Amino acid sequence: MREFRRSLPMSLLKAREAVMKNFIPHLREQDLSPQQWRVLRALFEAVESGEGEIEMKVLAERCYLLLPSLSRIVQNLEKRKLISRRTSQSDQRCSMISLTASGVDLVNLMSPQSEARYEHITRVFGYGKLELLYELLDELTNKLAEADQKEPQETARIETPAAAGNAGKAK
Amino acid sequence: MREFRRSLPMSLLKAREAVMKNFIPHLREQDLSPQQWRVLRALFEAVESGEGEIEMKVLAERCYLLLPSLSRIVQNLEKRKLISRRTSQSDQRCSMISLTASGVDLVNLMSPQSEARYEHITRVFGYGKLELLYELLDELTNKLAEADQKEPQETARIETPAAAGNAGKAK
DNA sequence: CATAATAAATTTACATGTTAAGTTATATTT
DNA sequence: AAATATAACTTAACATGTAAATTTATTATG
Repeated sequence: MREFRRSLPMSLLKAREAVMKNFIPHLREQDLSPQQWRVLRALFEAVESGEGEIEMKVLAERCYLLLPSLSRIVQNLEKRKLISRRTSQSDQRCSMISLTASGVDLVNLMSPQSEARYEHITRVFGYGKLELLYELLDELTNKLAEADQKEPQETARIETPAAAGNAGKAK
Repeated sequence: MREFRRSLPMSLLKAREAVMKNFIPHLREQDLSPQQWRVLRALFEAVESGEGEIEMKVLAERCYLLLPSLSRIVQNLEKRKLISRRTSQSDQRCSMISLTASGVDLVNLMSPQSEARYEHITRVFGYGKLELLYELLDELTNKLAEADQKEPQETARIETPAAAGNAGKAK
């Protein structure tokens, strides 16, 4: 079997943690989790672009969070007056979320450190490599999404009788 | 500010989920979480190498899990008789963990699908790119670990009084 | 040897990840 | 229009991530 160290999910996880490691303490000083920060940043962009309010479903997509997680996060941030919500008039199922003035201030307070972290990473790793890494990650994500959509049972199908051949290992 | 989409942690997270997506259902069929699977695989390698037992701390490092998480996972897997533990004689603080026969059987049952998933990824993404990605991830992780060790306050240092500015809010 | 400092795990408390089930509102179908 | 199916969330239940506090055992110090 392939070596345990050669685990792509683990390599991605380690890289991710290395990247976030020295920024997280700054978030904690403001009692923010990385996920809460993602929500605030997404809402901040909505302010800047003039979009203003965002519904839960869209916010979840932009922050790459599942709705149940976002639901709890929004409740928490609303209690802290960092965001506000109202029910959409056109569709009363929808909550429209937006950043409060306090929320805007907090994002503005944290942004310099966020940018500094990126500058640090760019300096240490190299601009070209960072761009290359982004490209590879996007391509991997997109190609797998495509392939898994076409062949959702890919890994299972290989073990199927019809696929025969079977690399002589399964049995 | 940098665009929200250009978030390295989110790109890494998306890639990771894309990679694991079609393997997780196979794990769920056996009531295994990805983390439980990591633990079983690490213990399986210990069986194969003749190492046999592993203490919690080492197991945590190899699985890239924190001890509190591992502690709960081990309790769960022990109840299911997939692993066993005993107290080390040389140091009674240490638990020595090992895979049971059932555990070995389960790893052998799941391994073909795990391998198939890797073959799929290699086919879809390309062998060369996959190797390149591994290299970049390792280099990023290592360089950041080095740099953060030398300059643990890097991102903060920039906002230090000496650096003035301070956005006038901290106090 | 007694005490203090460490080390290995566990426990606690709270936030998040994740699937399934439940609510309420809108859209479809008959 | 009434019944049914969807859609947008929310809640529930359980596993994990994480920092801080605890427990128990070993090591270092006085």
